[in-house]
Amino acid sequence: MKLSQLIGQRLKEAPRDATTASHIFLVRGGYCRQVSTGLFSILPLGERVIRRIEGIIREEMDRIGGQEIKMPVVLPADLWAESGRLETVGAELLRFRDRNDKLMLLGMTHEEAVVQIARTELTSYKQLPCMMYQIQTKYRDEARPRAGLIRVREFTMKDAYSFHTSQASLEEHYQREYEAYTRIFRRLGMRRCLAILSDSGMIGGKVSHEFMAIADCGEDTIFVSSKYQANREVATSRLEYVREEPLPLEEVETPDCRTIDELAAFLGVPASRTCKAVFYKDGEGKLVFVNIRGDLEVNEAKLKKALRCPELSFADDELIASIGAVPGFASLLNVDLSRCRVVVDPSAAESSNLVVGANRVGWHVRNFNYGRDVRDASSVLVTDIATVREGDPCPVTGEPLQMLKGIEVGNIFQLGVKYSEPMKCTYLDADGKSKPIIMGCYGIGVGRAMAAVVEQNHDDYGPIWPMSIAPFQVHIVGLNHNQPAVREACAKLHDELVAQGIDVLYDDRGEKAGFAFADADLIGAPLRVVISPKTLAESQCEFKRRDWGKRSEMRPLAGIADFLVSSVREELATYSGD
RNA sequence: CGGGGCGUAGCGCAGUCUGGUAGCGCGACUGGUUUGGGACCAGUAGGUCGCGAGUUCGAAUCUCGCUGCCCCGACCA
Repeated sequence: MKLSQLIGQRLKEAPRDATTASHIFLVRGGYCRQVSTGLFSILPLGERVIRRIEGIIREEMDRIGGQEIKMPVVLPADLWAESGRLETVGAELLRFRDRNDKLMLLGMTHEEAVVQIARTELTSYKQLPCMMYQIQTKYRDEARPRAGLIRVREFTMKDAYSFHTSQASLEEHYQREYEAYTRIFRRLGMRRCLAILSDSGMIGGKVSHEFMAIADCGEDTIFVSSKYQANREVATSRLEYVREEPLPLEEVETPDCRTIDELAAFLGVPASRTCKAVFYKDGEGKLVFVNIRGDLEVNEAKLKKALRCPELSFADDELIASIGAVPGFASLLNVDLSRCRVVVDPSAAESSNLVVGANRVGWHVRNFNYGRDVRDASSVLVTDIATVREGDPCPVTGEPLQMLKGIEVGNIFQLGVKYSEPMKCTYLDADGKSKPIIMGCYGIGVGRAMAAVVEQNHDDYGPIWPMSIAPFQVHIVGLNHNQPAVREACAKLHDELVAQGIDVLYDDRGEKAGFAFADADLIGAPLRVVISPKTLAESQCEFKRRDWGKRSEMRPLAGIADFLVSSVREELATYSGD
């Protein structure tokens, strides 16, 4: 490919709106262009990378027995009504009507569609287990797309679905997917990609893992130690609670102490010796009274899960007062617990002699002990709803947890019968009985993976592509390209490499060195060769790797093609699936 | 959906407060001089100033409405 013919200009300046490295470089390098909020066109350079990524994904999916299919992007709404998701999924699902006024939608994931295939094609236990996958466009009407290709509304996704006769079979396949994903992200050149425990959210199911590419611009917060990694939504820690002999309750006047900080400062005790009361309103408008140790924060994802309540909002003062609690001075003492849902974090339930509110303006109470002081504990749910903090002890090893940011590039779920049961996706078992198929599902965001690779592999000048997914493997720059000797040497090298199956980009424009090099950096091919009258005078060329920075070395022109071919092949081999 | 910011040439911006002929840099095109980390000279093309009303002799600039885009939050497979 000649650079003079490549569609997609390099830009000297970053787009005003770009804030992350992948967004800046993918736009500046001419990989993609924004069309509208969360909608991008992919230009030839970007498409080359994406095809390579898809190729690796295909290899790994095929290797674990996947069969590639293609389902429609546009789906009839009544199919989604069968699973119940037509109602439960909100505005993220784009709905519209066709010419016959039939309600349609743009697929954001394809469990329903694949179940429709499965229930007609998979009828016997003899056909199971099996797995099918597709690499296809998804549309999600995101509330807030951001960071270039990291979060978009329309994107390419690999989604795979497996079908089983037993939980054991599902778990066995799940493990194979897990291993395939680990191979895929390694082969894509991700430096650090962790599989972490996650909340299964909208898709449903019990066990799920997210694959997180570690990057500062990541939207997810995760906690890791040597033997533990979890999303903040589900992460736990092994905090120490102060346990001592319960002392008698003692009212203490605390004027103007409405926050934990004010209270702790006024009484001269650490925030960890206080208890915080937080009030929410659940989906039915009922008050939710949460107690947690004063120095900790409520994790709303955990709370929603504990209450099995997808919608929580902060309660207003009137609702709080309705049980006899006083905002700013609230506690479990002297309130009507029968009229609200109560959740107590173990940090509050198991600590001794905490300072709590007196439910009386300007007063608190010392020496609260949950086990002793809450008489009607039957309606109280004691469960972990605390947000883990960096440095908190790991629940497995006890060492301090490290906090990292991650980009979710893939996820895997054990669905069970969440879809097959309501959609009547059954098979005939050996015993002649009809049973629901047990399912798993497995996704990878292709464009997001490309962006994540750039986040992890770039310098100040542009992407540093791993050989496995580079848009071009070798970049030839001809300086003083108007001189026939340079032109001929470049063309000869280009042709030799192409004949050997190497992807070569040939900068034939005759631009000045600085200009050509800046473009080469933005394109990011792993290997670069510069040929100029100077190097030709000594029968040499300049060779450099993209990850060498400014360093380069001179090499004899004779044999450079063989050297490049073997370099490319050796490096590709390190990204092989074996 | 809440808070903030921005829409002027392909890209990045000034001009708006204080109304008076549409500007700069980069990029593109032509010619010439150059050629190892984003060269130089001369010339050329390119803009309904986001859209619509209003005020005014006159609106990129003032007023009202709409709309698009970005950031933070909510939400999120």
